[in-house]
Amino acid sequence: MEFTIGEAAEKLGISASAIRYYDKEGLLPFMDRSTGGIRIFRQEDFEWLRLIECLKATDMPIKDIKQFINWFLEGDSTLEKRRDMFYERKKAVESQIEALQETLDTINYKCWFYDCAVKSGSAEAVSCMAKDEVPDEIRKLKEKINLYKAVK
Amino acid sequence: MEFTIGEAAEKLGISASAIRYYDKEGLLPFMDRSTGGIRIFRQEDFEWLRLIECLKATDMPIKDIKQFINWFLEGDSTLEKRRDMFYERKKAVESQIEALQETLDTINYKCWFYDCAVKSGSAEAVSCMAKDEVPDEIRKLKEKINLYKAVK
DNA sequence: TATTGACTTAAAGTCAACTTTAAGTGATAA
DNA sequence: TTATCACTTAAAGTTGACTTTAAGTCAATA
Repeated sequence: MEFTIGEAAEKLGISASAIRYYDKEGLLPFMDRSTGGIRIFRQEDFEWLRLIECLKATDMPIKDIKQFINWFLEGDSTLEKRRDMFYERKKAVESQIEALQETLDTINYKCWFYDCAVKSGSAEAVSCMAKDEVPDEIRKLKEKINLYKAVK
Repeated sequence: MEFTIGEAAEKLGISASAIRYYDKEGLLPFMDRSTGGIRIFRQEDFEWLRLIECLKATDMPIKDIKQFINWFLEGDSTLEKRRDMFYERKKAVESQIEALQETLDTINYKCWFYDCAVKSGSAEAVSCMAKDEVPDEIRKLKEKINLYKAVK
């Protein structure tokens, strides 16, 4: 099956102009064109675009993705570089997930706080709440947050 | 304890210019100043900055954080708005974590792929690998990836 | 054959979140 | 007292990743 840029964009949920931008930046050196100069998208192109989206999701800048494409074009002599790159990406994503989980601790505490505040109609009342009124779960969360973010 | 902007910046791992920018954008309406006009950072200011960093980590733009600050300044009449905001942030962070976990599936597949490729000295060899040579774990990962990202 | 609609390009514009610069102030150490 | 240093401001500059615009091409339909 062959697709135009508009169809490819819709299928992938990317804008056509973004795909053109990736192409311009050298991220799609495989793109075929029709005799009229129109880009033709085949299964393999979708795979490349999905990989680009994946690398972007790891917070990788376009120029680093291009570096990876260049290594690919160089062939098997760059296999180790590409392997190392993916292991680095793995570590990066794992860090991002960890950071988000810590963020979630703070957000969860705030959800509890505002639940209480809405119930009592006052934020002050929650701030002044007696310790034994705070559920264990929330007390732990609060300690955890302070551990993460203690100002030394 | 009182701190200058430089000390606060160092403690929080933010740049002083970033803190000044937040202040300019109205994110720090509580800041005290010395008679000479120098910002004085106390424990409470650190808490606010940490909350700003937390909200930024959820991908919240500065102008939305300012909206939250404005609600805070309005007092208890906005408790529900603030509660709803934190529940939205919770959902947002949970989505981000989910997306990163899917990203990690692709990255993990690629790590396996390049491990094999480096071992055999050829990417082609891995692409052409017989199905029964691919570990179950990796086969599942591959299916999962295709499920997530199927091009309809 | 003429119109329509999606494609093409190069170049300029946009956006958020800072960062940098330039010019100046205030407190402390030599 | 003079130099140094960290602070202050407003305003301009930077960055990355697009998006928009303007001018044009191509293929299919009326």
